[in-house]
Amino acid sequence: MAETKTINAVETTLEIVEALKNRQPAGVSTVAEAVSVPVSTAYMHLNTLRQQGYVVKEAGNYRLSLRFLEHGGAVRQQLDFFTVVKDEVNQLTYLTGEIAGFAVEEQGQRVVLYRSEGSGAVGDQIPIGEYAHLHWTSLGKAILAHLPTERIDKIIDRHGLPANTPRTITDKEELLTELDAIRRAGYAVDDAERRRGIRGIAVPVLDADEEIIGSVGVAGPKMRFGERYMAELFDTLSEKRNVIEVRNEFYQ
Amino acid sequence: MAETKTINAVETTLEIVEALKNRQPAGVSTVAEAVSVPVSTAYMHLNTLRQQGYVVKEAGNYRLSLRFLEHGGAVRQQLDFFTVVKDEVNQLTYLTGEIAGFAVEEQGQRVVLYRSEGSGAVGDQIPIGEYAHLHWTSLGKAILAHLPTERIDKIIDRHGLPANTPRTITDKEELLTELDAIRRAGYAVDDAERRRGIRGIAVPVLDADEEIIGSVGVAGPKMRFGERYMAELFDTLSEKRNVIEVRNEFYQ
DNA sequence: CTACTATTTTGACGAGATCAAAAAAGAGCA
DNA sequence: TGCTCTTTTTTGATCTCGTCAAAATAGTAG
Repeated sequence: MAETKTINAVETTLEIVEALKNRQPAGVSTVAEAVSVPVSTAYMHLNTLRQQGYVVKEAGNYRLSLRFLEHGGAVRQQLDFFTVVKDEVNQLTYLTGEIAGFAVEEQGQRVVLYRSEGSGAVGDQIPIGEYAHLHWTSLGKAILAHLPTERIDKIIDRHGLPANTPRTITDKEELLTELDAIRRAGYAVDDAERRRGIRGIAVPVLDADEEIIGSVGVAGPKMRFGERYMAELFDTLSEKRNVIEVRNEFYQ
Repeated sequence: MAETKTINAVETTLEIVEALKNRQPAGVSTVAEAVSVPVSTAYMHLNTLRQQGYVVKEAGNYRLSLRFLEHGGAVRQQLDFFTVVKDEVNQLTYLTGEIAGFAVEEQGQRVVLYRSEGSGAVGDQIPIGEYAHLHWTSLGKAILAHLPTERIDKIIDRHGLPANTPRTITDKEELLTELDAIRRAGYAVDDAERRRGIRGIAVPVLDADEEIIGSVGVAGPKMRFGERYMAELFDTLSEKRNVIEVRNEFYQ
């Protein structure tokens, strides 16, 4: 890496946060080992994080506090299109009974900004805020297809095209062709490219300058998501996309 | 304060995060001024945070990334009762058409863990993860009432009893009486104590050891939330509470 | 009560965080 | 297109304070 200078203590703290996220709750020594620092150092960091309210100590063990949820919730709320998105995704869930969601691109990945599950919903339990590769989800591909070419290249360079299932597209040329098809069709499909048995369909959401701001989509079991149903979902999604775009411009 | 030793650089970084949350997006100098450090220091911190993906630079200005949402979402998902809570709160929204939510106590405050808005919902736009005083929301009071006495004292000592509206309870004795009433009635009411014109009702959710794990509640416009309707909501809430408690024990 | 493990405190060393100041990059403006 | 002013980024020197090993304390299991 060797980018510009960074502050070591801050890096350590953030590594501790990351480590804690994966092995919660944990004691000082566990954390120390995970980030390869002396226990005393880990201790001081955990103490600092605790006093600032980012970490909580319960029964001698540390875990991340809900302050992260607070910050995340605040960031999300500050996006001017969030309220509109929430309304329309809820509507979508109501209309389809499936899992509906809205994602944006950040740091070259797709991040789930909002998600809502209908009564008949079948799918995986994706937590809000999850980062994933853009190329193996319908939400991601819908966004990727509408990014400038040079950004697409950069993102592929940075994150690569790893596979998550046998169906994930791992070849760059193949992906670019697919993105082209998505642009022309107006929607992206994830056919078990991320999770076996799960299909998804998503459409891009653009702003007044035709720049991509995110994507709305629906996901569910492959069995139910046949050609006929997918076409129907495309119509519903297109309508919602339209409502979001119009309401967003209005509030701009 | 002068508790145990803490790491200064980490504190500064967290202060920067906090500052950024409130005045996003912001430039280096704005941040530097907000936390009272030289611009060069703020610059290094922002750079470190950016390289670790916690801060994003857009058009020369910095803002918090969605990594916070990611961590918050992960923490939430790791709570073993979360899935159950989400299902039941969704149900609640569906049944009542109002705003429904689930909160837990952390660091002496009430934190909104999940929230869902029905079709006829009227209320304020509370972001997920929001921390608020326990004494001025129905969700908070339902929890507070079921905490051990010494913890109640500690929390009041630490956070005080400030007022948010003319109706907020600011007297300790009065609050303790109210908490007693809540324990006996089995529900807590917020009658415009937090926001003018908004009424809320919440019931506690306990685990197998009768320890409080959170509270479920519904909120809406004072006009609609009359005595009759409140009684009806109490029944619905009680049923949901029961379902959450049973399903939670089952998965334990 | 004893042995073991995990957490917390201590203190000394030297890496590196901080700061002022300089350099570079942007943003208006005529 | 230059010129001024503002903001960001880089630099380098000082000495704070983050780091670490080791000791002290607390916690746990037998």
